[in-house]
Amino acid sequence: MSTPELSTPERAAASGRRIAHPRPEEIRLEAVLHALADPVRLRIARELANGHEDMACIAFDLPVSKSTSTHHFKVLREAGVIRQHYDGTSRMSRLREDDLEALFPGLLAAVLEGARRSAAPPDPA
Amino acid sequence: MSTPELSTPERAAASGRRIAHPRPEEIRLEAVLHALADPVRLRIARELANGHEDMACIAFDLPVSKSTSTHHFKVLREAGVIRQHYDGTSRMSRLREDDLEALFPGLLAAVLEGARRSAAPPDPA
DNA sequence: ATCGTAGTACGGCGGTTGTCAAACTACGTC
DNA sequence: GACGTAGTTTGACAACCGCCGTACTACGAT
Repeated sequence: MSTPELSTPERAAASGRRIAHPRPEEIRLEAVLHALADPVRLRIARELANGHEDMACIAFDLPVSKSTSTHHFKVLREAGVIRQHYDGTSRMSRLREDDLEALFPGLLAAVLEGARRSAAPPDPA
Repeated sequence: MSTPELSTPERAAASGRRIAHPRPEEIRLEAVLHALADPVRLRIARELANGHEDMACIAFDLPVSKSTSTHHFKVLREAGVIRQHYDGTSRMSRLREDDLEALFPGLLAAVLEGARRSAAPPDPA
């Protein structure tokens, strides 16, 4: 095995690929709203909220190309909506729920709930 | 006579200038977020929330030209964020708080509170 | 070392956005 | 009716956005 007892996220984080995130005080409300105003990005946020802790980009099955996908994740990250870190060749994403809650209480929850309602078509029995 | 004893707001509303608004079920979350993602429009929403019931466009003292101002009000109205009606030559605007609350509970409040915090300078003792 | 995988970076394309000035319209008043 | 006021409309322009394909990089496995 090329991976000894070091298989924690720190290994990947320590190697070549560092990812820049805005500090909480750098997160601007307009940027967050703009990031979430796009259907694809809103969908990403929704899946991150619904789903598991961390998700690789590939797990999303988005209706856009690979490079467009990268672009959307970048917008979300630079707006401060998500946090990303590498795990092997996969870039894992997670919502920055705590940071956003501290800055804009209730905002993320309201957006996600609103998205759930809008997107939820007929939910019959 | 084209204008009899009718001098109530209904007269203005009934005369030549009709304004189209989206019905509640036509209001889309992405459009609302996009509308509020612009600094000028967010400021308009903030002043409408802070302020009086209805406000004329001219009461805002925005850092843009007249026609740009018209444009921003139009975006807000078409997104379903504000409702407008004529009163004489003034176009009065009001937040559609109830409609938005019904569609996206807590969203408008969270955005406005977030905007208040962001814009609020240091809050010293 | 080579190859496959996951994702980034670059460059381009077309549509949208924010901005303005200028011309126009509707209303109230003199 | 003439004038001022409040706002709209049109047309233009630069900037930005979302989208793509291609070329590239980093990591893991064979």
